[in-house]
Amino acid sequence: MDRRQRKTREAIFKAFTELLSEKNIGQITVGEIIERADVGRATFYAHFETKDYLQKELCEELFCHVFDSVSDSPHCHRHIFDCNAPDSIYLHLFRHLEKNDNNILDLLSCENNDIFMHYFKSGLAKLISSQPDTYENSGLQGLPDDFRINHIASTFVETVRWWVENKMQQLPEEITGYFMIAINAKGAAE
Amino acid sequence: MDRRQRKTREAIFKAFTELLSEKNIGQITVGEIIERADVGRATFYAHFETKDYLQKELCEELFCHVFDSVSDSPHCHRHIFDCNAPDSIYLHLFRHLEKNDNNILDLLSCENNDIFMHYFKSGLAKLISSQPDTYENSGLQGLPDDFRINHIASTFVETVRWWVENKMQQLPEEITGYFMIAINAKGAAE
DNA sequence: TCGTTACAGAACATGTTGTTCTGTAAAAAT
DNA sequence: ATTTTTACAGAACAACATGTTCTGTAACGA
Repeated sequence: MDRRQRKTREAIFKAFTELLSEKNIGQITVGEIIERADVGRATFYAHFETKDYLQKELCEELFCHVFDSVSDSPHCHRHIFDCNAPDSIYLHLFRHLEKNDNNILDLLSCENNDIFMHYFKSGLAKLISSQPDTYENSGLQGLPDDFRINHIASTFVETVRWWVENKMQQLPEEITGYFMIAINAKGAAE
Repeated sequence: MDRRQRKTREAIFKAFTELLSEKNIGQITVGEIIERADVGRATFYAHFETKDYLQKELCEELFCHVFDSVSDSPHCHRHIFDCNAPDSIYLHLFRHLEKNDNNILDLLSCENNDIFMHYFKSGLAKLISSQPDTYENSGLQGLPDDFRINHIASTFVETVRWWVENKMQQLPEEITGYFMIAINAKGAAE
């Protein structure tokens, strides 16, 4: 990819991310984005069809990176509900978030973060459902599979939201513990 | 309140609700609303400062009604986790939703329903936290109170979302059962 | 060096927002 | 029954946002 293209693209992403941490997405105008990115108007539209597509591509870039880093790790084959494993994928994800890789927290903590949470959640759901042995050890028998996957993903997202809103005062290990109790993972609470 | 005012207000609410069930809120313009409500432009702005305020007032009108109907019922003093009580407040809520009171489902099932879900969730959280004996019987010991309340409210909202997306094929009793298992209510799964 | 590509900047048509006017009819007060 | 008040429709309006189209320029790749 052309260096000029790359720089423009990154400048737009950066400006957009900054603005997102400051205000609601509906209040952000293309004019503001290009002003902060120091980019021409026509240039913006050469890269992104609309503001929504910009957001979409930003989400994909961000979350794909996070989830790939989990899937590619060797421990992804461990038992998903083994909360005692120090490298469970959930702990891994919480640690990623704590380090604020890619400034992802700026997006999740801003007021209008629902769409980002949606992307986060659907990526999570895919990850969870691809995991073997996902169900047996949870205390969630009797629920339809998709209900259970949705519930686990939602609970993770809500846990992240709570964590971020409370200024992340818990360690990744602690918050993983909360999550495990919430989804009623066997061996989590006793 | 003046009859004219009431009629105008209701016409706007109705038009807005219809449009919300058809498209994303960001794509709905004031022009469309007043056209469908058959109301003058200045009249709209005499009633609602902006589109966001319209949405806010719609939410309050809708959810306050639902939650009030729960709080005012005599069974609201029963034990919240007694899932054997056929009139648990959760079952009561699911039944309300099934009847589609106030066309609330049109809002919860449309694509951009996040803000409505937010209102729904915060109303729920208030209801849950006002409930005595909310915690003792759940399998969620070891969690901070606000985490637990948030988790229960989120799980309810996500259960509703799942139910609606799956065309509400389950009976209110069944979906209440799912919810009780998900929040690990004692006596729900065994 | 030369053709290609990405860019800035401006100008533009289009559509949306929120305000302000005029005249009219319904409601409330006398 | 009358006056006064209030809510309304309709139109016109300025301010702003969107997305497109032009020109000229500089960076890139062959």
